Amino acid sequence: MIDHRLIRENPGEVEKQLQRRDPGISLQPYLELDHKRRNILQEEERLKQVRNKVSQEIAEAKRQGGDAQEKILEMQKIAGKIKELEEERRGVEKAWHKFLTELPNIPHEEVPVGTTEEDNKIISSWGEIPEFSFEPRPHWELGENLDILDIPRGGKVAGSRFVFMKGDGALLERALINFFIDYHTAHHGYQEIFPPFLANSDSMFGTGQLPKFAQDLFYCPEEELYLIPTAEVPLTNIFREEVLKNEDLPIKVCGYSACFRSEAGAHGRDTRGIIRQHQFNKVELVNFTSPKTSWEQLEVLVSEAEKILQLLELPYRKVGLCTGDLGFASAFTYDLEVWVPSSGKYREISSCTNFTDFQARRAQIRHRPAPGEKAEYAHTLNGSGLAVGRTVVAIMENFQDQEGRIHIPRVLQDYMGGKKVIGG
RNA sequence: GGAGAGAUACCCAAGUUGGCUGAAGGGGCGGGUUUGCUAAACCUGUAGUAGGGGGUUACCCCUAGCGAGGGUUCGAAUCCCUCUCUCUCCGCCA
Repeated sequence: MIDHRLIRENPGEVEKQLQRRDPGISLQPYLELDHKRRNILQEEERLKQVRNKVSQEIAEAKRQGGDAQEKILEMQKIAGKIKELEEERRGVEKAWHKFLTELPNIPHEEVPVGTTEEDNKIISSWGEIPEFSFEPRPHWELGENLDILDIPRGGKVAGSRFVFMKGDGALLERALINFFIDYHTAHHGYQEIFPPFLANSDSMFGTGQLPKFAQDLFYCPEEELYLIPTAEVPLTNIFREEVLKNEDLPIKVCGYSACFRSEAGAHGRDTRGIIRQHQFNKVELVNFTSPKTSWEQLEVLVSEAEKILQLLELPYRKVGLCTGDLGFASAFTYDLEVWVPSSGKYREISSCTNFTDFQARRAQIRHRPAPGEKAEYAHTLNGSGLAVGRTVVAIMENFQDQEGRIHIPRVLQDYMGGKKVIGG
């Protein structure tokens, strides 16, 4: 959420920045609502001041055994007027708040203007794209032949975009989760968290999924709980409505979760294989920093995710998202894209974002810069470290051999009971 | 799921015949006095916040706020309704 005072003081500049995302954004309706809201508020508060004063006078008169009937009658009128103003203000405020909560974050000045992923800026590449001396197979074929992926039965039991992983496939999935968490806790200073996989609407609002993106979430109406689309939601909301101790910053937490996404609007995209599922596994990294250090911390964060890809020996590239591809809450996002032979291109496997104070303001996550000073909003960042299902895809396809076997990266072999090859 | 108890400031905790209580009293923390230092004693300060207005940008004023949201009333921590959470007992259960 953008600071509403920033908008009031600098509407032209804020609008200009937001129009880099979408030229159609106009703050005019918002400014009108804000103006209206303040007018009503001022009159309402003036009347409340009168009410408070006269109520005291009534109390005093009664205490002395006097009659206050006249004043009470007068106050009945004032009370009615206050009620009317309150009602009117509530209506205006609702629209005002809705507008404010549906405005995206202001993109960082270095985010390139663009409309699609074609406009993203390629920053660096790592590793060699594999040259196969044979016709490489897509992961769904490899998985079926090796009996480690069962997509048809996923469809039977749950529906399309669900999968069973079997045998060494299931083991690989589990090995990756353990490797990711072990590495981030041992080498990058993260505290491991195992979060709830369902979250309430306050939490979903805090990280920015609600109110605007409800259609992307799975929801349990009876309990009023949402299935989390990423561990970012519970991990960030750990400190919702709290003031963090400055000496504890940066706070770095990482956690595994299953992620649930309805993929509304993705019909027909990535229908083969397991690139795009309703349920997938991910290890998420979340940082809480002071506003002064969040941009340095983003560089650290993305390097932590890159390190995992390097250890797995997977070829990838780092891109800076353009304004059109930038998430709603993001001020700046690096995507890490891994080479996927069956797609013939790099595919997103990690997204590392600085949300500045956008989520912190929604979730009321603050820190006190120094003792006695006013608490201010912290900055939140997160990054995938990494998406597990897509890592499985990348390993299967990049490390396949002519016989359709999968060679396990060295760092994972201990996690696979010493296994070096699947299908060997 | 059934029955009961509770939620007041950083913590503990009074306050429910509605009205100088925006909140007694402790503890903690900040400042001070006595003191060679520490301890102790004594004095003193201590809502944070959100919203709005003013401003000489030092600050000042107002409104809200006693778990949350509604309601009754001239006036609500106090009365009524709904919800959330915590604790105890029973039931069920990985």
